[in-house]
Amino acid sequence: MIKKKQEIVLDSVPRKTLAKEVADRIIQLLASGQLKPGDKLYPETELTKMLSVSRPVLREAMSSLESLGIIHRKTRDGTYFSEKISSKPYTNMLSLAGDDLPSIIEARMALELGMIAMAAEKITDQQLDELNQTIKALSEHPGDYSQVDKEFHRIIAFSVNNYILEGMIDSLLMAFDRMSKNIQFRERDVAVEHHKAIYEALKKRSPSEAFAQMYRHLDYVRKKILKQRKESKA
Amino acid sequence: MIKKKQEIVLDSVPRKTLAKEVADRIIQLLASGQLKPGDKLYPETELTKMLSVSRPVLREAMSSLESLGIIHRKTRDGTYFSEKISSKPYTNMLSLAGDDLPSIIEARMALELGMIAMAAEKITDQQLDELNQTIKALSEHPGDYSQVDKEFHRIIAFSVNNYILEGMIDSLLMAFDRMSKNIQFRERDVAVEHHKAIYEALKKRSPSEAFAQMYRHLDYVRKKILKQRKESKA
DNA sequence: TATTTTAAAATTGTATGACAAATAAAATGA
DNA sequence: TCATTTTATTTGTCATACAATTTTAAAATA
Repeated sequence: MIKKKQEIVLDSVPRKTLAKEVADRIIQLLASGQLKPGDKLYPETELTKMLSVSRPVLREAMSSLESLGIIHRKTRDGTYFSEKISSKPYTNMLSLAGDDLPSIIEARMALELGMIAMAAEKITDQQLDELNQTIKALSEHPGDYSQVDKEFHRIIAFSVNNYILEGMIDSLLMAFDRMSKNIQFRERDVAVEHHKAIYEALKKRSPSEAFAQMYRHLDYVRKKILKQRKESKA
Repeated sequence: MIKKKQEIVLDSVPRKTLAKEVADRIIQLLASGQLKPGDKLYPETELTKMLSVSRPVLREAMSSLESLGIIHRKTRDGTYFSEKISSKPYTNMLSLAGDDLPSIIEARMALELGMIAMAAEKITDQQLDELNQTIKALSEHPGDYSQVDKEFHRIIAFSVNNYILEGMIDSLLMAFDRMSKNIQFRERDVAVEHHKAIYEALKKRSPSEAFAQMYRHLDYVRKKILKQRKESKA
């Protein structure tokens, strides 16, 4: 653990490029409250004067901040601070994970398991209704039900109403979709039963029970996918 | 939910700057396996020729990738792909959260609750020993025990051995430390008891029990912090 | 030949200047 | 006053140059 911290320090101390410095300053504008989310920044030419740096350096910093989702730039209009944390950086990072499906499944599972505990505390009656509707749609609609399935999980995730977690789960669900879209699910009855049990636990507002039911569900899904993947590889 | 997807599409489609395009290409080098983590990239002058872009544009892309932790640059040496996903981008993103301690606590709680379920499946005997040592240290050492407490949580988090989750929890724990360092904990006995219960559940390799014990612990911590914060604000 | 010294090349970091394109604002003409 | 034209603004992009330092190559010397 301590080593890990050292690594970070040793990596960040010697590298104090101007661009990095500028990025920090601009973040400071936000952190110090001088500018607020959604505000328009000063144009590049002014910022270069204010910070005494060249425009390429400033633009390197801006580019970094944009890739982190902290700002977004509109051509021939200006630069704005983002309203909320986006899932963009997480998505970019996950591209590094490449085809590591097991790690993505595990991360998704962990995140959903934690979030459902929070959801059990906070979910609204209306969101419970929406959940119930997806279950009905799941049992009644014919053909591919993957969209309805995703909706179920998204409703739960967003019922937590935490933008930090939203950014994390959003990127993971997208990566999961992308990588598992060719995997077939054909056990509608199992899915319906699992979703119903999760729904009932949420209705009771019981974190532990909701966790248990979600664990049962995701553990089942996980094993199924990894098994199918193994078979298709062999 | 559907709206959310629209937003992302509408935001990313019109903006296809060269720098962004270049960044994607370089990520592709990694994703396609042409280059591996730790490999040295081609020098900037060569990349500009290969991609037919100017150096400032290339450097904007590089700057983005570096802030995402995908590459790191060494002055007068070269640019290298990172060995592993770092928590850097998450940390920068959390600066947007500002002083929103409740959201950070909630996110940390969710993540730890999910991760301990995974930890119960995967933790090694040696890591269990390490956990036990922190409990001993916690009960015996005098004075401030916050460092030992953090170590306990970190061992569990890293026992999951999932680099995606590591990046997420690392940034959250750092943000949490930063914001709660002036909050005093003075209930050592409670902490020891909670940690022991968590340890025992992990030893049994029981995800549900580990979850339950961690929930009890973090729920206690959360309420305590938020209460203290409320009082100090009043 | 071996060693030391010197020079050259390589590489990232930074600055300057310029132009394109499109929108918004200002000026001009009827 | 209204419509048209011009100008200014602002991001996106390119080309070039120089600084600083490390590595490499060459050359000179013992």
